[in-house]
Amino acid sequence: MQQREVKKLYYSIGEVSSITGLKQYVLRYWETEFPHIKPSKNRAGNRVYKESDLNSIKELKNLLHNQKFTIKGAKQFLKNKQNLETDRKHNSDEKAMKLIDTLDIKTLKNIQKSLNDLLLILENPGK
Amino acid sequence: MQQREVKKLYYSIGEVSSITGLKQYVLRYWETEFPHIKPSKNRAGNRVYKESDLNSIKELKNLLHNQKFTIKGAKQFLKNKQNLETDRKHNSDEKAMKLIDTLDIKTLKNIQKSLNDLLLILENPGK
DNA sequence: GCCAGTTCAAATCTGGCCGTTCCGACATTT
DNA sequence: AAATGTCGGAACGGCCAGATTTGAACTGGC
Repeated sequence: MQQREVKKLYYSIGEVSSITGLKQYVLRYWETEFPHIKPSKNRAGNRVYKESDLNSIKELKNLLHNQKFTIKGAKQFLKNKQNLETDRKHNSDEKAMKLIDTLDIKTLKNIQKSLNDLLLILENPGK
Repeated sequence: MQQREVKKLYYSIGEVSSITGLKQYVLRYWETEFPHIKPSKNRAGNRVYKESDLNSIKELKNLLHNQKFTIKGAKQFLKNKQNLETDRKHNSDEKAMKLIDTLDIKTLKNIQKSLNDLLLILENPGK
């Protein structure tokens, strides 16, 4: 029964819209603001979203609608996140590596957890 | 020479304004949005800011102008921060204590450091 | 190969956030 | 009494982040 749900490989903008609850024009608008969200297009020019696109969109929705960053704030946040990731790949200084490893794996997990806790609270206002 | 600078005990709104670079009307406006910023008033009704008020304002300025939260986002963030702090005071579960201690001391220091690094970059665009 | 539904790009419109200005009044300092 | 700093409240404004509109092109099921 669970297995009947097959992970789709590709989604149309309408599907992404109903999955995420975001209007189609919002998806198109975010695309103009966040270059990293670039679904490919089929022959007809229609957007074709991969799973990874979907995840980027969900992350962005969280930043903008739950965390309530401005669009600029979300851009900063994502850029910083990306810097941390590429730093971790390329930085050969051991001490820094250790620090950033701590930050990335343990710290980010903790942050994520506490944010998720917060979101649970926020999403159930009357509880 | 350093010692000539005496930490003041109280500040007027004009002093807070020139220290923080925020206009007086912004300080008054934030006061209406963030109930935790409540300077006391002297007999004339003028605002009297303590060091702690100043720090709250600086933190808020960072959230709104550097991190680029919306005002709602900053409210959430501060509420969550406060919850974590009161949780830490009252929660007797050791495991949770340990987790939150890690989060608070080490993690927050790391976050703070990485944010400060980011701010340095952001505040020196051409470098 | 028809047609109802979906999607497209681009232009225009709108609501609300976040200040910003304006105002007359009062206190304190010179 | 003139100058400076502050007060609160209301009105104003720019801009951001969607939201709507338009008209054409395309799709997928029958």
